[in-house]
Amino acid sequence: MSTFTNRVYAMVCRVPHGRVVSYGGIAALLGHPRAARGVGQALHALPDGADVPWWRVVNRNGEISIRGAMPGPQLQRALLEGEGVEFGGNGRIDWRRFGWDGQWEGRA
DNA sequence: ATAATGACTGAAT
DNA sequence: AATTCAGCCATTA
Repeated sequence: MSTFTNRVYAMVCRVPHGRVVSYGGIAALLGHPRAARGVGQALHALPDGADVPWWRVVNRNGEISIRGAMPGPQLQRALLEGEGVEFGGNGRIDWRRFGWDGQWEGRA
């Protein structure tokens, strides 16, 4: 795996419990503000069993961005709800409430 | 090294 | 506000 991918994983691990972040957000925090897609690719290649909370990463719309047919989108949503993240009727997450800026990592 | 793909985003319609 | 088009990046063939 490349250094970039490794960095993505590290950043995703920094996302606080019960909070979500966009691909572009991760990319920006890594210093690659336009590598949102690269982040997506990195998470896509993420091996099962990895201690990386990939489910805390959603698209800019605050919605599950996974196109896969199966236990992808559904699983992610379940995991997020399990952490206290609420989904709107449209299936979107209130960014103002659960959006993570990349600062305070779980402490006010 | 070139071309194609994809868990993205922002601007335009 | 929702949908469509084009641009960007990293990875894989």
